[in-house]
Amino acid sequence: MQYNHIEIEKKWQKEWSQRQTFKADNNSDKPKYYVLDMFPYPSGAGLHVGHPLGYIASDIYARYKRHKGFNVLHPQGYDSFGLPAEQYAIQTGQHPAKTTEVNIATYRKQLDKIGFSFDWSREVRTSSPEYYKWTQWIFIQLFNSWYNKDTDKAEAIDSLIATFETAGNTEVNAVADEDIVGFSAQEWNQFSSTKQQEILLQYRLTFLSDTEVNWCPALGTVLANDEIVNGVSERGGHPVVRKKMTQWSMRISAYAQRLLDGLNTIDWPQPLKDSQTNWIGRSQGAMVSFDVDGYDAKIEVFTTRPDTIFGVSFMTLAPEHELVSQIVAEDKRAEVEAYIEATAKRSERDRMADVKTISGVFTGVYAIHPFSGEKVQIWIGDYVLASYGTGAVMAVPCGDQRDYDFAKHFGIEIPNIFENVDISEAAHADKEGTVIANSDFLSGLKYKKAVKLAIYELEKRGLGYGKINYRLRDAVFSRQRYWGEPFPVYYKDGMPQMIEAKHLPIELPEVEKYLPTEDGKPPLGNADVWAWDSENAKVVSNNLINNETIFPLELNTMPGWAGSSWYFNRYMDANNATEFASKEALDYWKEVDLYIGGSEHATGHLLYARFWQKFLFDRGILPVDEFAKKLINQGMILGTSAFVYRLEYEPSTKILDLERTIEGSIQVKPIFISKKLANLSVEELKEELDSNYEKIIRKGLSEFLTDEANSIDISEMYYTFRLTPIHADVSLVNTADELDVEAFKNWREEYKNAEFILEEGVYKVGREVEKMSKSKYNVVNPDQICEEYGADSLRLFEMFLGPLEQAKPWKTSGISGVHSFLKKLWKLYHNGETFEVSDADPTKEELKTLHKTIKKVEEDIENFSFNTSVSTFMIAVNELTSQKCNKRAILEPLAVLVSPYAPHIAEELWEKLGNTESIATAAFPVFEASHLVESSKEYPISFNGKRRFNMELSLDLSKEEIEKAVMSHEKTQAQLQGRTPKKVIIVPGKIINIVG
RNA sequence: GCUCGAGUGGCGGAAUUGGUAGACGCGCUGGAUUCAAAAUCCAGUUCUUUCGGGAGUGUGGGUUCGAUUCCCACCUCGAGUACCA
Repeated sequence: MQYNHIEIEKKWQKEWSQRQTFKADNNSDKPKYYVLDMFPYPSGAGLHVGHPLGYIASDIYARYKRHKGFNVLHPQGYDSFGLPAEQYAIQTGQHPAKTTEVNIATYRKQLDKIGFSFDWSREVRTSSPEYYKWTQWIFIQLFNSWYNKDTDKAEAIDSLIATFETAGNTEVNAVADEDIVGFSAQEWNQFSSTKQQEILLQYRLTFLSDTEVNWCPALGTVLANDEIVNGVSERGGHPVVRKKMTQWSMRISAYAQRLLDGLNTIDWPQPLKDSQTNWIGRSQGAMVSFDVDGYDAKIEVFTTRPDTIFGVSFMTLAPEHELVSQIVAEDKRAEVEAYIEATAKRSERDRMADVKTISGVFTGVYAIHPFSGEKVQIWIGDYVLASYGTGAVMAVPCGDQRDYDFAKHFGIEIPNIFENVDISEAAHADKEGTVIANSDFLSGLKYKKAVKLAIYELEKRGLGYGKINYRLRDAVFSRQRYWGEPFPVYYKDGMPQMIEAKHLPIELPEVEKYLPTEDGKPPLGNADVWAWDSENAKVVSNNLINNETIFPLELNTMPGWAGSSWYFNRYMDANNATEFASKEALDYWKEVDLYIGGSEHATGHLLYARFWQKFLFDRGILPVDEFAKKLINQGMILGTSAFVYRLEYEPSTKILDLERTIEGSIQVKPIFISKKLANLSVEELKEELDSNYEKIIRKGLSEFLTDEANSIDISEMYYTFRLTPIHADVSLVNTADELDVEAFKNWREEYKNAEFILEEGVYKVGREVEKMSKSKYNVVNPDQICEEYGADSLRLFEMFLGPLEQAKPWKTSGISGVHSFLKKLWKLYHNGETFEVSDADPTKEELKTLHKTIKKVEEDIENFSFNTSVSTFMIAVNELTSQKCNKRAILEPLAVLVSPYAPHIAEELWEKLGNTESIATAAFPVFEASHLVESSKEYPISFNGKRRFNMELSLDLSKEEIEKAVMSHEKTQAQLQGRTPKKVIIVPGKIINIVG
């Protein structure tokens, strides 16, 4: 009986689905284990072989854990709100919900073919109202919360209101807006309701504010910092400009420190932790306030080096700083205004790209040094960023390279405050081992002590205070898009009002057009039925808006990261219609034990999700404050692109003359040159083609060439050709890199008449490893692989490719290895055409093979070293084949070992072995060390650390006996050539090394 | 620039605490089987060699009886980040 992967896989995929084999139970005596994949965005292109890599790994682990007796939760779903569906809608008018549904169906079909053990009964879609109802609900919780620094957690806004009513806000220690004005309880109680709401908005964890945002005109929307790469949009690469807009924001900055601290409690990859640490950007220092000479103003700066305060020789303000328009000497005003105007024109991107050019302008005004009382110049310079710290710096040119460069450029004094340090060439930024000098009370101190003392003095004299600053900015939460979660918000007297949770979800309205409105409102501005009737608690027509009972609804939608910031909790109780998830389910599953996904989410999804988790934990909704204990980033599978080499040449004057005579342009056929010839240098190619170059060039000329044309000398063309590599679709190329020439001609209209210069009768393509992408025609579809080799082969091969976390190229030719392994495995259980296993006792050797395999595979899975266990299986099957083993006692446990990797074939063999329950329920074989005990060892005999030969010796021998046996060996004597060894190292059971 | 990570045959990669470098697979070479092909099986495949052996894990040094593994310097590639005061 042949191994028929198509039948077997179809059969078991159906069985698993019908029997609900992988449905997880929220009640179980078994210990729980939660394995999660980052859910996909269902794009129209479908899956390529790179996508399932992480899913295969997590599936192996999930199946392994089931064998190990765990109650495993292994769900899957779709992150189905997003820009591509919306852009498709703009182009075609097709409703994004429709497109999304079609794409999801395609994804599901593709995923099912690979045989994953997902519990589909828990599927979530971020774009379904049943799901985003709870995303909206979380938004309301955030709105109704504030961050209490005293308790260091988020609390209900009611507790803040209560405090305001009894004590005002002066004693409140909150993370809130910076420009909060103090008030007493009495004042609070006399404020109008609108005024109170305005104040509360400054404290809420999600709040409206006029913020400078990254506006992308091409996409018509605001982008978060992590959606911008190198100053242009991540999607599409469109330019991004700064713009002020009223937007919802999330006060993630409240959690900066806890997001940092939490990293120490979770097992995530170090590079990912590093990039989150970087992104949060904690820096410890001090706030210092400088008086401005002759003005009633203070300049506040943040510095990490208060120890260098006596090195301050000037100050620099960002051009956007609020004081720049006020503190300008009259004779400098024109110059300053010109400078500000010039910098405003430059986009953020230009400023970032052009770090070298130093520019700035002196305001003509001076600040007073807080300690020395000396006057220091106040400059404006665009190397100071408005968005970090206070948008102003105290410049210490001797200790900071940027200040140094600025001072040098403008001829500002550079006082040296370091002992025995030369600053004639560059600033001295080193902290450790440097002693401060010329600094009054700080002189003679080292960095750490000087910082402490400086802060102490600042605080004592009321000039400043110690402070920790974070780079992490509050996250803008509004998007001017259609295909996202609507906010559960309406506006009354210009103030946002939350819709009561019991009326959720607020579903996306229908719109005519998915574009922004003509007056620049977001797409929801096109909706006719988008007003909130607060009396009847429903969405009604805009015509009814009276601003008394019926109000306009929010027009923005939520960003992509909203739905993905909590979905892992929803899986725990995915079909709960009355709650976010039941308390029992949340307490049972708690957190994700293993999370697998790409590293590109390091500072987006993974940071926001941790933020929401901590918030929901604070508010008592979740039992833990980190959502994923362990995380693994799978590496990317790269494509192997195929290249054809097109010969292009400039028409010679002769040809041009000819064109004139026949009154038309001469059609030139595309000519492609096979790889070997294309790799030659131009000179070599000339030589190679010498005898028949004319024939080749002539081949490229169109058929309608006249006899006259055929007779012309085209030798000049010979010198002007060049080769252009062009991507060819990898499906047109076989595993031997040979191009299917006819298929290639039909691939593109323009290649219909192409000519090919072959090598050894075939056209060979060039290969190069690149990211898998449609535009590079190097995408390999998993469906085809499943069809041809089977899902089990695909799963094994993806694992066999290399370490999970590493990027590695895909080469379809390699799959034959794992496929023939499966055929060999199948054969072990068969005698010719019939299934046959023996109940006889296994031999020592057979048991040794089995237990060695159990040990290695178990270790490998625990270490996520899936590639090496595939080789272990191959070794085991090769050994059992040569042992001619068909013993049930060996083959039954072997099927279980293989089943996480190749579940279909394992399940089939398991059934043939007479089992009625799914192999998924079988216990993992137990390793017994006794089967691996050896009596002798093939010792490597090394001379000066280099192995020269091997020698079989009993493990019972003493060191002396071993040495005697080795020294008397003839090869030892040959190696030594009469010399006496200086030393003989014997590590019993390991190695023997002779030195001399 | 800064911070990580990685360099091993023609290719993907293995060597888990320093102990036989190149497991396993692809590819390639030769052979068997076949009318032929596919499939399958067998043998070989780091380089070099005077067939004794010798060299060899990016380069140079170091520690060690012994280094792909640890330390120092450098080179190359990849990823992230970028005027963060």
